[in-house]
Amino acid sequence: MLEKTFDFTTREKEIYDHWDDSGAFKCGQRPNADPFTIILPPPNVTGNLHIGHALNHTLQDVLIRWHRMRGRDVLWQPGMDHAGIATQMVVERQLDEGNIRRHDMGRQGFIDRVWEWKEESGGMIFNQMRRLGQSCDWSRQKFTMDDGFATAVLKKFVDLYNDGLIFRAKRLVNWDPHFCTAISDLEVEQREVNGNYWHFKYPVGGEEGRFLTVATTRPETMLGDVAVAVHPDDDRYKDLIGKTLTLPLVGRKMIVVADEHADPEKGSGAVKITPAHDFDDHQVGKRHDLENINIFDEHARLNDNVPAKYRGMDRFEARKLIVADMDALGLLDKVEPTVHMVPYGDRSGVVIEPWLTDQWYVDAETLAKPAIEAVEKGKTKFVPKTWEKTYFEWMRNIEPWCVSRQLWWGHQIPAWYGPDGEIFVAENETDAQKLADVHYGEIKEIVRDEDVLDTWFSSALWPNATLGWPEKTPELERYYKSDVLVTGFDIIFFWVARMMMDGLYFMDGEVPFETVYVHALVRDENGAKMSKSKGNVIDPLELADKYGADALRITLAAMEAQGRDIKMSDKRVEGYRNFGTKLWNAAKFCEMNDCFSSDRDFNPQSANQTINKWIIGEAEKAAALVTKSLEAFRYNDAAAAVYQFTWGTFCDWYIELIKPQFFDNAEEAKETRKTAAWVMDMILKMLHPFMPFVTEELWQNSADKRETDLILATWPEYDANNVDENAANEINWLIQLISDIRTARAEMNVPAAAKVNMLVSGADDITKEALKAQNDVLCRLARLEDIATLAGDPPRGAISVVVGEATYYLPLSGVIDIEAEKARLAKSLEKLEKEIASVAGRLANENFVSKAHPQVIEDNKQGLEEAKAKAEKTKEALQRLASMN
RNA sequence: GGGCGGUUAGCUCAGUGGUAGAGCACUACGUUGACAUCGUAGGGGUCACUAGUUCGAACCUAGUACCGCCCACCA
Repeated sequence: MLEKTFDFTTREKEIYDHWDDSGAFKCGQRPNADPFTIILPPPNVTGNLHIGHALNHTLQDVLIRWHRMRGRDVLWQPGMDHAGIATQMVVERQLDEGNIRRHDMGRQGFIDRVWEWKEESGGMIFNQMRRLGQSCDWSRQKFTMDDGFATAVLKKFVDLYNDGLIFRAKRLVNWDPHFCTAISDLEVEQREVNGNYWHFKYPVGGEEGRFLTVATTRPETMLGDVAVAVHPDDDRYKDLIGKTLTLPLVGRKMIVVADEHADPEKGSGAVKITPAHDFDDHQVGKRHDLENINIFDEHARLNDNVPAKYRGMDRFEARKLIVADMDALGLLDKVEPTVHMVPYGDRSGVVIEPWLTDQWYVDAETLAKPAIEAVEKGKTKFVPKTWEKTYFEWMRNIEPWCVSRQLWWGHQIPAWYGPDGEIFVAENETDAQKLADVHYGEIKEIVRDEDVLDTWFSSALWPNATLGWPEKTPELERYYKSDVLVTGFDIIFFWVARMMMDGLYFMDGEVPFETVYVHALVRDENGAKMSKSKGNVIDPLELADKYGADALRITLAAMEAQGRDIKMSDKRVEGYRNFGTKLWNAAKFCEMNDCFSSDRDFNPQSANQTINKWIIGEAEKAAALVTKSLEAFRYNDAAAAVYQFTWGTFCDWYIELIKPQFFDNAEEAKETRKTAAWVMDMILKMLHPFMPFVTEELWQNSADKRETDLILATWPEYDANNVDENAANEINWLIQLISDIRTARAEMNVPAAAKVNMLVSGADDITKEALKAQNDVLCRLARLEDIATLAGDPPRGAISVVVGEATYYLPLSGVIDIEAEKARLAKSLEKLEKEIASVAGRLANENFVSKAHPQVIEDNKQGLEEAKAKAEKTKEALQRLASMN
């Protein structure tokens, strides 16, 4: 016996464990089947499941479960990312609490500590994923710091280096003074900030009292100024070009250079040049062979290259002091408030400093070329397609990628330096030493680069390294490339683009995935981005606790329409929880009426009754729609199709229509029991990818024995032989008639409990047959006492309903309000006449008739005829009422 | 500055050329032996605006307004 409701709190876990124990998630069990692969975007080892994960994972699991049921050899490859900065941050914070400093532990000690942390607290997210029913192949779980991964990363670095695609260079980088590491362009976040233009006056050499005014948003960088640039065509300053200026506070002599970088329209038209601390100025400096004067240390405090007074100061403290000092000298022309963009580190949240350092770079431009071409040629497709533009835009303007990080947690760069700084890159120290020996002709000590690689350098290998690359494993052979990558747009650049580059470079030009499905971002119910600081974070696990994982899953899928963000709210989940309850109750109905023990080998084509033929056909159509929608990644359509069929068709109509058979325990109920059981199975199957738990539970409980669990059951592929259009026509007519009678009754305030007689007039033979066949259900659902053919005039005080060619009279024992009935019919007539006028007008339009699709014209003609007939009948009914006065 | 997306019922959103839809909310009524986490019925929309293309436009084109996101080295 099914309980009153599904006890998801205890059953979800049991069902999940059952699947897991049975090995249902494991790949490789169908060696003759086509593989279907999805690689899970590896969550950070520090990660906790947020609603974005819940969406991302659910969309993948829907595809995975669906293809598993379609018979594919499914691999959903899970794993975690070591997340360099994020993880180092977490562990350092823990150490802080114990008053331990990272540097006191030493590098190896710290790394050991991180591994310890990983073993204890890492990967909590996987347990959370299990709770939501995600069916990854956990036996193949990977980590980007695994030994195998390390091998892959080393090979990648060495190969790219040897091919000239990785190089070391001294350049301006985005320096994070909090973490004391370089970061890539992508990790810099431009924020709008209220600031000032400080206008400084620089004295012109040899011309007492003459000044050149420059404006800056960063006064502290003036200590590193080496020049002022003016536009070569700017008449105001032409005579100053080549002249000398004195840098106040420092006393350095600087020159005025002509450079098109200076915009005459902006500020004073003269711009100070700080080549060591500004990306633009650096270019200007290169053009004019200017000195780079670095004024900051790694914490962005002023260093010894500035006057003693400022040394050791924080950059923002120095800013205040410098402004004050300039003001005191009378060299502060004015201060002008402005709003401008300031670069911040996305992890640290501190202002990024352009800083001149030696770093490792990947020649992304070269790697991007084939990756662009692959998408242009359609070898990889983005869905929705519009994201291809975003991808192209970035890839075509890509800059060298800084991949070295001054951190401890990560893959250490496999580069060694000789005593003179000569670089030796190899997969291990022995090989590097050999290179050095050859180079020097004698044995000299080499020292390994201290830095580690950007986390994305390794995660870019996720599609192939998880399968064993660079080894030529059978898994790599079988499951690479993957079929679909499901991801949010926020990591197209970070991750998708880089996997494309690596796949094409290292996998013989084979793309890592055929399709990239880019899904929505989940926002709160007001459309705001969720963040911890705003406190508007919706916890998916809380929702799962409250409404069940199934409800959360189908909500997310149903809200995933292409091309828009999702605004999440409890209300939506509640609605789908109700849907689960509805399904449960439908199953209970089946159980109570002995459908559960029915013959499961039922052949739907053996059904004789119209009602059964109809529901079988409708189930086929629904399944076809789900399949079609999923093939197009239209999750919302797929969820809506199964929801609508289950609730709106099966529950609202079919169950109601078959009740009389069951209650009378008629002979025909035998077939109907089998049909109901068959349709329930269809529902469970097509709903399973969305609501795996409750469907599996019902699957197990709705038959004496099942050959397989639902998770491995066969997906219903469309079978046209199961669709009977005649049956559909008859039941559609029946539904129309019942609905119209109900509406008329409600509008005429006929008490719901009142059973009335019905007299039929003008019915053709087909309708007469149908009326006879559907007599019982019609009476039941429309609350009719008896149905008879009208002989003679309709009785006084009857409501009339027109459906098709026939008119149906409901005589009420003299209590109807004739005026109200007249008004009701008049309203209906008015609507019909409006429609007739519109359609007739269209058909009278020569252009329409000559240019529209024949099918459209045919539909219009038919619609017109039907409307006319119905209007005629309605008019008759009205006249009859009028004559009664 | 460049690019992308949005504007449809009170709310959240589907709907990409053929008579405007769903869920929630709202109103009325609840007869029924799966279900009140429910049933039946109902009200509610110049599809942001303007101009085009078309026999026909929520949908295609151009523009306008407002909102959001991404990218960008401008002092």
